[in-house]
Amino acid sequence: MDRRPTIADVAKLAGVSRSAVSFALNDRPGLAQETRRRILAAAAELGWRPSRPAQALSRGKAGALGLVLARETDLIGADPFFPAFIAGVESVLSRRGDALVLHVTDPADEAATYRRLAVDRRVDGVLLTDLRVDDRRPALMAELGLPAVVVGDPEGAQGLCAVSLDDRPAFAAAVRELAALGHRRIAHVAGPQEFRHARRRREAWEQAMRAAGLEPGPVLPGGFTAEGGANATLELLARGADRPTAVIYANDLSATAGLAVAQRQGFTVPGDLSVVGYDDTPLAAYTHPPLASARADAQGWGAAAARALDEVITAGRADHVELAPAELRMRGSMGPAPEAPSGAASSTH
Amino acid sequence: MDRRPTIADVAKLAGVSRSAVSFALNDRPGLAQETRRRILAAAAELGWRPSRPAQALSRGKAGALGLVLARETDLIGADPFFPAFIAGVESVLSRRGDALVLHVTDPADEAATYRRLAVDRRVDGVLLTDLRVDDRRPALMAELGLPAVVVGDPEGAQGLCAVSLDDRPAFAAAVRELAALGHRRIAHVAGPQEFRHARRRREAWEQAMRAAGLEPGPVLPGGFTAEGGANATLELLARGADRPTAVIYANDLSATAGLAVAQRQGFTVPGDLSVVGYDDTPLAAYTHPPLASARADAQGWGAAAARALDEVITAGRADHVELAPAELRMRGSMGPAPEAPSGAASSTH
DNA sequence: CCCTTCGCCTGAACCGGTTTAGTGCTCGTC
DNA sequence: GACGAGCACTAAACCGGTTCAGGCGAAGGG
Repeated sequence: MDRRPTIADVAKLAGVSRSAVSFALNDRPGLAQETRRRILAAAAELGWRPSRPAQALSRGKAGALGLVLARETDLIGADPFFPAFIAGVESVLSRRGDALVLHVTDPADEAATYRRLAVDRRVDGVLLTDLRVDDRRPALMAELGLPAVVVGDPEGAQGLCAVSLDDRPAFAAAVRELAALGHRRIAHVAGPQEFRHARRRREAWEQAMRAAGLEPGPVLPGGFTAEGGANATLELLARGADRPTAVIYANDLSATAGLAVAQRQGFTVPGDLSVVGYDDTPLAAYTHPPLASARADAQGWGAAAARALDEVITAGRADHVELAPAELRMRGSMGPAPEAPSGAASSTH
Repeated sequence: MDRRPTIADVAKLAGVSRSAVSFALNDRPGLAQETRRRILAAAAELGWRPSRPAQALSRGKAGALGLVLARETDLIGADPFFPAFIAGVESVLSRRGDALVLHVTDPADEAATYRRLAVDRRVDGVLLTDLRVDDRRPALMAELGLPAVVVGDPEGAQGLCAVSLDDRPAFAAAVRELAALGHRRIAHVAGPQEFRHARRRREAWEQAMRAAGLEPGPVLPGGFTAEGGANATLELLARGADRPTAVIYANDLSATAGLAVAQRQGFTVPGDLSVVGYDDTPLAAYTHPPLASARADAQGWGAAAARALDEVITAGRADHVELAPAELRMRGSMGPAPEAPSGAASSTH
């Protein structure tokens, strides 16, 4: 036999009907123990496993989840979140033999990609990440009748199930700690404000500043990129006596770049400037000085999102899930505020 | 009609048989222009697109490619290669409406994952990345009859089609440039030597050293990780007068960590030590000093790999593809060799 | 002893496409 | 005006599973 074995081959070998094989496979009642054993033995002997396309067709379920990444390639590449998140999703799916269908698209083609995913029936549901302010995807999912789960805070979920992980406590803690270290001018280099998480981080910083009795200092866009972080930092440091003594960045990529550019300008970290990031990339503990950052359990997030989406698919709905918040990791890039802000640092270089 | 439209609905609306619709969809000859137009109009009106599971079943093709990542989560997360590579794969697949099925697994489950992918008929072929020395996957693919393409050099491909991008010229160039800058002791912090690409990079460094008339200096394992890079660097710097004046790292992650730890030890870069990485991560241009590195077109690599795999699937075989080699980007972390190697640097800190 | 009940299994329809054999029609040709 | 060719299209089988309505025989009840 050169072709792959089918359910008919197994049935013939076990001396039963195709339906019996199907029953045994999906362990449904109505088969004698002995028969069931014989069928499974026959299946094992032939190395047979059901064809997923055939199963998908007859069950009306694709047995796959979809994930669409609509970021710029460079942004994804530098973000440790997705690989870990995907690994978490996988850990849940692979147990059931389901699969993850990944699409990387230009932001402009995002809606079309979701549409196709739905119309093609290639996936049973999708995970929505990087939710934007006024994101059209929840409405699109409703229109398409495509089960979906929002990976992020429930506020933007528009009725969809949300699986969230609060990043605000980490930002609040960073502000608190910096304030305790004597910092009064703590700037924020924010992510693109069209993203809800970027905006939420900015708000967390702002609230924590007020709570600490401080005037929220300057906010500059960092775009989640190295270039953005560097440029924002340059601008902040050029403010002379008014310059901040600490900067909280929206992510590690911009923070690391900011750290480097500050040093290039002759400032010491944390002597002249304290720096805090977010993501706790593998590199964070190994920069010079080590970068304070916040760690979120991306893998657990992925697993929880997959489970929630599964429930939405089978049960039609699921409750919001709130995971343990991100935790600040204090490292060498945070230090006491300088006594009196030295103007522009002497150009040691 | 609440259920999704099927080919039968389109046929009825257009007043033709289901086969006619199929013919029109796959634009095959044997339909009058007018009929074809009417059918396509009906399909558009109903918003119908063929169900991929049904197509997969009847065509005997899944319409999807598989990619298995068997790295440690942390390693993947820090590597800018995969997101870009995947984006490239996608750019080819999405044109045809095909999909990418991604599996992230523990290295221990790797073989089982490929087996399942093949037996489940969920994909038509797979991309093999991170080839190891004596990798069993090419043999496994042959056993499973699963079309595959090796993303890497042809030597380890064992008869499979290989799509490769030479990283050696970049390493050779780095050695040449450093030698021209007066460096004589150029160390290498290598990736895990079970990986063919890591080994190839080490060999490229070694050959270039000999070609430059230099004795290949010490090689230390860096594991492609930040921690490994930092540890290796510490060890190299502890060698007193014998310490290297330049280090070429197998990737940017270990290089960046090495750069940081050298500075923490009081060495200046590139004054006391020149540093070169590989990958040209988004951060490389924004470290302090900017990290010399090599850029490979990961996206183009993904696209080429996808095309090659496609050819293997349809034609049974494909020729090796050789892409433009990686290019060294010289940056501030490379500088002239120190006059006389200063012993241990004064601990400036 | 006959009739239900129940446990175990089968046959056939079905999922939504593709594909092949074949039908009916027109046209050109000798 | 019969015949073969060619065009436009259809009917039905097929892909490989799942599912549901029975069928059959043995056990249990009256």
